[in-house]
Amino acid sequence: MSATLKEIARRTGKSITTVSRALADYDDVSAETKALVRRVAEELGYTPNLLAQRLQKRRSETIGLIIPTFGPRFSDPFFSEFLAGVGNMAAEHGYDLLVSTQPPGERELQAYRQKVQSRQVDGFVIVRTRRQDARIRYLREIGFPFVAFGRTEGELDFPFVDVDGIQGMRLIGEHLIRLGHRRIACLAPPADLLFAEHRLIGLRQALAEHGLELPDSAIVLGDLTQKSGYQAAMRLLDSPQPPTAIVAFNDLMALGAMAALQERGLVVGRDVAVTGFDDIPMAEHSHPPLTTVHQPIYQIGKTVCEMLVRLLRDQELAPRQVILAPKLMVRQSCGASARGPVAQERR
Amino acid sequence: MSATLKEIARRTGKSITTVSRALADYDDVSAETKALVRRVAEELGYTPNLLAQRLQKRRSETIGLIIPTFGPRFSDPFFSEFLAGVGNMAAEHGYDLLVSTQPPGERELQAYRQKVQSRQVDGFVIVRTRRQDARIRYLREIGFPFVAFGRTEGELDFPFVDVDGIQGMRLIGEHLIRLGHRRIACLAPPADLLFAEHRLIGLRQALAEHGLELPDSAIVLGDLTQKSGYQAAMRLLDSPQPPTAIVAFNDLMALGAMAALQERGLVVGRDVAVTGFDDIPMAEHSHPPLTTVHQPIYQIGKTVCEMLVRLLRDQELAPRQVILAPKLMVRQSCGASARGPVAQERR
DNA sequence: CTTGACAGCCAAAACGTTTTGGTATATAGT
DNA sequence: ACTATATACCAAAACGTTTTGGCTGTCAAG
Repeated sequence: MSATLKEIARRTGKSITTVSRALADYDDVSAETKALVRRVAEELGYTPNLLAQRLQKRRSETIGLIIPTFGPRFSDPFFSEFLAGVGNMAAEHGYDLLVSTQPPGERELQAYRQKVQSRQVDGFVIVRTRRQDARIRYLREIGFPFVAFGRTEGELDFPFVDVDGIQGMRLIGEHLIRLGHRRIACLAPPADLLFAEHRLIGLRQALAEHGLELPDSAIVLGDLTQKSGYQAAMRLLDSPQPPTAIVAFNDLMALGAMAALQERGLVVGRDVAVTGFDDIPMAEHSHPPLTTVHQPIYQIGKTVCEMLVRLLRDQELAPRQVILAPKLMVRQSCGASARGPVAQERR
Repeated sequence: MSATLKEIARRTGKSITTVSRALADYDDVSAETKALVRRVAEELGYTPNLLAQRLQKRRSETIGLIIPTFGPRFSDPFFSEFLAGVGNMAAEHGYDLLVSTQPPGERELQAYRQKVQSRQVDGFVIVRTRRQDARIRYLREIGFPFVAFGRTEGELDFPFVDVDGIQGMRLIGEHLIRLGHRRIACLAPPADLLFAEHRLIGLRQALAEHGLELPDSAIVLGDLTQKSGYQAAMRLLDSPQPPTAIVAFNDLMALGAMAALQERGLVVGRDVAVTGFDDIPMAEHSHPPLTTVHQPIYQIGKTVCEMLVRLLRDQELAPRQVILAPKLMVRQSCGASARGPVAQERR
């Protein structure tokens, strides 16, 4: 199909070596030869065969991203935004992005192993870290490059970017307490996700500082989907003493919870406060707009990818670990509208 | 790092050829040799170097997917689900999925060209087709394999999967008319997306059959995001004769429109009906639940990918073109609740 | 015996690059 | 006139596979 170095060599009467070096702008090739080679390459529409190039360089110039999905019907605006960040930055540096999906488990780890051993990727971006993270343990063990979005328990000597979930949840907790809430419940994902743990700690801290507790009955499990938020909120409403505030650990569940409340004829923000976490674009345009904690997901994707690229290029990586300060986005779902500067908030 | 054929050859005392053929189960290798080779390969943890394999086979075993994004902050549950479908099916057949993002335009086409010429991918999945689609024109011209989700104007001789948007919108239109609506407005994306055109035609047909029209003033442009749905709905509400029904061309805009209505103190379904298109998971758990047209996005992703794999393997592709019948999902946002069997619908 | 078929093996070429370690010629320095 | 240096070029090896087109030895058939 497309031209090769050999063909250009034939047409210019030079050797393959010279052609290769001319195109790579080595300075042991004369200016005229370079010009000639480039012209012919241009004419033939030459593009290097990446497979050959990569084989020779023993680098795949590819970054791997294996998205941990739960069900098959996987739909999370969080990921598409993160993916865009990673993808754009990868492209900017000439890296490919190899994406696949696998639910957490043994097969997931197999997928990592397979990609490592077949030299399909040069490094990984790890997302949604778990407390005990087999992926990270494996990659660390064999010394394979990766950058994580999130932390794990234990040795934290690997490069990562994370948002301070403890602090983020403290902001939420304090805000709700200041608004007068005392019966606060939360919608949390399974505790093997470390961010869930952090957010729970943050919420507990905020409550404790005001002499409040979070009983087990006020923690309802969900799987981060809107649907599970909906169902969990329903269960909360059916309890003997329903909460006055529902703290969801992500926006999707918060949106589901709001729908549940509204279906019961309750007014979100007035009857029950609801908060989220992530600040997906939808949060701003829900009804009522969702009070949440902002995570710059697109930016995080870019940063994680950039760090990985530096790692792959043996460049200095400073800082190796980034913890971003969260930002509270007060909107109406928490009821601040009743007394706060709502008009401005809403823009 | 990991073992090569050469190393196995050295250890078994066989030639590289024999080792290669033993592992590939050729029948000009004796059973004992095969066993020996396999044992040693196992011991060394041999995994073929995919780059070398692909170079030799002149196939990348990789499927390309370039997602057309508008803004940088790209967040669409539609795509994450589609992606999961394509990705899972690709993995099942041993193909890699190479993902990148590019806003429509010249650079986007460059990206396609680059991936074709550098032999980075064997075929493409094209998504969100446009009326005049430069991507499709290019790939067809050079005879490069691809399967599209969606159609284009003109020659329809390429393989695709699509949902019948005309029919889908007719269902919506008829449903609304049956509910008594006469002043119907719609929220449409720019008309260069062919599906927008189809849906518009469908809506017009439904209206025309009841002697109604869709004046230009009743068509408001959006960019498929929740935000633009919100803004467009606001504009509609400010018009002299606001519509009684808003037909959004996708769910995200519909959700934005609902938020706008609610912010104005209107009750969705009672004061104004709202409908969407896509049936993303969120549609079922919004408040009120969104009446929309179901597209089996995950399944479509799988199908498109499977068709492409068959194409790449020179297998029979029947049918080459799939048009799926849409399914109306009646929920409450259209106001059916006021008179319909709502309790069952909601499960 | 020869011939032919067959089983089992392998050297070498190929895929398209980059890199290594040269050589040949011209120019400058002494 | 001889060395040293710079300039311009290139053959061959290498990356790790697969495939092609053999070769050798054994055994059965003629």
